[in-house]
Amino acid sequence: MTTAAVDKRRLILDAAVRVFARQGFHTCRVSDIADEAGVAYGLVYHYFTSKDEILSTLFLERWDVMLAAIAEADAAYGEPREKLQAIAAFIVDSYRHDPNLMKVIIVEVTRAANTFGRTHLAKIRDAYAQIAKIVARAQADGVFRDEITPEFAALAFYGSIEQVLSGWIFDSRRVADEELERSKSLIVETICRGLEA
Amino acid sequence: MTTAAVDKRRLILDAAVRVFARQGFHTCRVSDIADEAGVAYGLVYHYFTSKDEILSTLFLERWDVMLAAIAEADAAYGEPREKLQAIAAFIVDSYRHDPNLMKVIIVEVTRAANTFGRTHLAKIRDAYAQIAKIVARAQADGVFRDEITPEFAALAFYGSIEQVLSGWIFDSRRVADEELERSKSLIVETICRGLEA
Amino acid sequence: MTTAAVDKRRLILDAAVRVFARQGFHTCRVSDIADEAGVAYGLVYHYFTSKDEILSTLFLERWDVMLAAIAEADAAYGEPREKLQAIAAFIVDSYRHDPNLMKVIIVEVTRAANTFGRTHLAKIRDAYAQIAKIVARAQADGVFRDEITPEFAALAFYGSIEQVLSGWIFDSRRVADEELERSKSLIVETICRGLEA
Amino acid sequence: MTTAAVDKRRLILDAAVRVFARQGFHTCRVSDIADEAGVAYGLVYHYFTSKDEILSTLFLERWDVMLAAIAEADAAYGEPREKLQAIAAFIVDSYRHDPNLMKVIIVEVTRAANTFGRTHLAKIRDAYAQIAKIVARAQADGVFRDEITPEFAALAFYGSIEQVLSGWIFDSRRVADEELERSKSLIVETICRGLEA
DNA sequence: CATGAATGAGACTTCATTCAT
DNA sequence: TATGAATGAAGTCTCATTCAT
Repeated sequence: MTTAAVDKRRLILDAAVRVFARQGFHTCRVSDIADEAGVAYGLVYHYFTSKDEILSTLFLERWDVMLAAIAEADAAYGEPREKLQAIAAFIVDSYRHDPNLMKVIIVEVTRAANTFGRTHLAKIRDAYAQIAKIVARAQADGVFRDEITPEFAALAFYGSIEQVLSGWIFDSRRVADEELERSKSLIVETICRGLEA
Repeated sequence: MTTAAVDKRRLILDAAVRVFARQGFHTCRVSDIADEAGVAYGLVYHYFTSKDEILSTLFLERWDVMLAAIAEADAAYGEPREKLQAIAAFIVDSYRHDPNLMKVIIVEVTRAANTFGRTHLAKIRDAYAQIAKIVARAQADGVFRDEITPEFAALAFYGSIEQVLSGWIFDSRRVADEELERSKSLIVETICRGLEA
Repeated sequence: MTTAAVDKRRLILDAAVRVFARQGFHTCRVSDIADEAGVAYGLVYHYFTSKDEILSTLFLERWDVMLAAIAEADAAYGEPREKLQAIAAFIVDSYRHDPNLMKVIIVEVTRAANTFGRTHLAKIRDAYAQIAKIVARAQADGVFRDEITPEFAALAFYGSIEQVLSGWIFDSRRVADEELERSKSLIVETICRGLEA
Repeated sequence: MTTAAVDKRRLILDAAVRVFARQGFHTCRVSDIADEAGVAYGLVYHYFTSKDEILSTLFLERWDVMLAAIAEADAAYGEPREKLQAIAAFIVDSYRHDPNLMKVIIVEVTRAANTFGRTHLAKIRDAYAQIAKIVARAQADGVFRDEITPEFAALAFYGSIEQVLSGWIFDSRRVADEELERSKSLIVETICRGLEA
């Protein structure tokens, strides 16, 4: 496969993001994805074994990037607040860069979590665990107070961000860049202050 | 219809909660609900016009209770922190009382609000708006600081709770009562402290 | 059953005529008939064993009146043209009196003729046979010419009338009384003249 | 698609004619059509959007041929009687060629035009109108007498033919070719003579 | 790789009919 | 008689998936 040639597989995945975001995973047909990608119906099945696998691939691709971003944030900064700030920024930027993809991840993957294999749930927990580890270390260093368990803090932190994103996702109006930018610090302002000793 | 007589409509609704929670809305069949309720297939359609309407009814029933609880929490307490504490307690108790129902509402409705009618989105926003109003008043009273917008605070607050619930929902183990109880204050501890002046 | 009491059976039959005419036999529900009659759902099944039986009853009732009318026309008049004129007049008057009923008989019974028992087909043929007999006698008397078989003449005669009625039935506008009246003689004018020696 | 390849769409259409004729439109199932055609169930929906559309297609296909035949009859002959003779011949030959198709058109569409879309009614009226125009011209030329309106004559003419066909359709015995042949002139004999000056 | 016709299981929904009251 | 809740068979239509080309 040359780089010059259009990567049909990528084409299909990107189309799927738009279609899933627009119509929802269960409501769309495989043919909708093929149409959106401008490829033949059957080609989807050349690259993916099922409709589920497309959503799964999308999630796995993105979540791995996310895990890496969390790890990097942890490594790159010294202060817990900076680490969390970097994570929040990464998620908000992810939304800015591809709102559809984030919508699919938040809306469709959660719903599918029941049906999907345990792999996805484990991946998701990985992220929480990494964040919890950051909190735990901050507590050990005396920067964060002990009352709140790290696991709980991680959920609260991630939940706040996701809900703010959900607000944007279900908002009909386009969210201004400044609002996105401001949100990064607001989240950390709210949560970290609550966590700090 | 006497109260002694079995309310089949209620029977179906309750069965639907269990089935939706177990299999997911899209993955279950109407016949699964009928079987779970122990009634004939057609009876489901005697009481509801569609599978969608069942989910819709479930959500509306519960969300109205929630809106009332928020209003009551606002009225019953003076301190913002107490108000929010009461709201968090109500949501956690809702989960304790009927985890399946909360799972359905969170997984199938709240996060999938786009697929549903505009009515539901509006109802959901109502809740956020009420919480935001509590925050706004607290800010006006100088109890909460101004940096964080009330709307943002509401999303963060509700998001934290929902995520914690999601954690329990997707956890295979049964969550201990003490953990549920402790969570009520942890949420408020985390968020309110972040909000307080 | 006193005469003062409302005859529910009749109520249902009359309602069925309106409903069949409006929605079609296959498209309407038994409950539509009950609603139109203002009686309970189950009562329909107290008086009739099935939806089919209602249509069947309607047809049989009406067709017996028709057969009697043909017989009477045959007996009452001497000239073949007068006999046929009387028959045409009866059918047109039937339409004038209850267009819905005629619509049901023409539209729905024909369609159902396949499924319905042979009884109905036989009844219908009875009418043709009676008309054919009138023609045959006219031919024997030298009033009508022999080239056209009586059976054929009967079909052509009845077919003309039915088609004219169909024209009215599918016409959105209400047909004026004069047009109905004039048609009686036009039919006979057209057909009898073609038959006369 | 080469002509050598089997046209599945045609296969389905032809099977539908047989099934509709045998069981009636409302009484048959789509699976009956698929079975009769020897294709998979879903293929029916690959080519048609609904069961209705199949009947609709059948009617439209055939009725357009009919309209063309009427136009051609009008153009090809000079005498009104010849024109009408040609039309009657065409319809009778249509029956001879495919009795099932004519049965479907007469029983399921022509007499049930109200259930169908306005398109069909308009098409049907087109035919009547064309015949009426032939009559009108004959009247203007003094060949037909004025007493009978052209519209009425058209209905009577077409109705006679249709009823004769109906007679064959609901006759269990196979109609002999000579009878079909003889009918062509009998119809015209009967109707035209009634119309002629 | 690419196409899209072909397959068929399975879903939702309808509604005639029954039955307990 | 009268009611309408309850039953469940059956139908239409959808659509993920396969496969021949």
